[in-house]
Amino acid sequence: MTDNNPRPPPDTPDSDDFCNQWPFELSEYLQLDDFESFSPENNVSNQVHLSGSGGSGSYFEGSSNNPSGRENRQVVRDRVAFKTISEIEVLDDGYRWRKYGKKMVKNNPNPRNYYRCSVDGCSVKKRVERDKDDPRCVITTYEGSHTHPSSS
DNA sequence: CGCATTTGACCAGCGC
DNA sequence: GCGCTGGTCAAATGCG
Repeated sequence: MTDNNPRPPPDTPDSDDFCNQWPFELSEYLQLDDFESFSPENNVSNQVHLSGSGGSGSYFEGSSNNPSGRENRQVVRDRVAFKTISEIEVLDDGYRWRKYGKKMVKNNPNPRNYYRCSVDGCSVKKRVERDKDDPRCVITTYEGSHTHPSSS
C-alpha cells in the first residue's frame, strides 16, 4: 500500500485488462476452480498460464462448465486464482477488503486469510495464502465479480 | 465515532 | 458414526 505504482485498478478480474494491468509480479495465473490443477504432478499446461514478469499473459474465459461435472468442473461463481510474487499478502487492487477469517490449512504451513469486499451489496470474496513451496509467493483467489466501481 | 482487524467457536460437508 | 478440514460468523479491541 505504500510502494504501489500508479496502476489503474481493474474493474473485475474477468477481463484481459485485468491481467495486463495487474500491478504486481504475476508468477502464474490460473483460471480454474481448484489449485490441484497446478500441481507439478498434474499436467498443468492446460490450466496454468505462465505470465512471467512483464509478460502480459492474458487468458480469460467465462468458466463455462458443465453442471454435471463430466468434462469440466462446475463453476457457479467466478473463481480465479493468482500466484503473485509479493512480500505483502494484501494486494491493493483498488477495492476495500475486510478480513473475516484466518485458518491454518493442512497442506500449507502458512495460514490462509479470508477477505470480503466491504462494499455494501458486493459479495466478492478473496482468499489469500502463501505458497508452501515459495514463501515469497502469495496465492490469491478471487471469488465473484464486483458489481461496482473501485472505491480507490 | 466508525471501521477494520483479530481470534476462537461453530457449522457443514466429505472421507474413512 | 466419527473425525477432520475448510469456511464463516460474531464479539471484542485497536487505530485513524
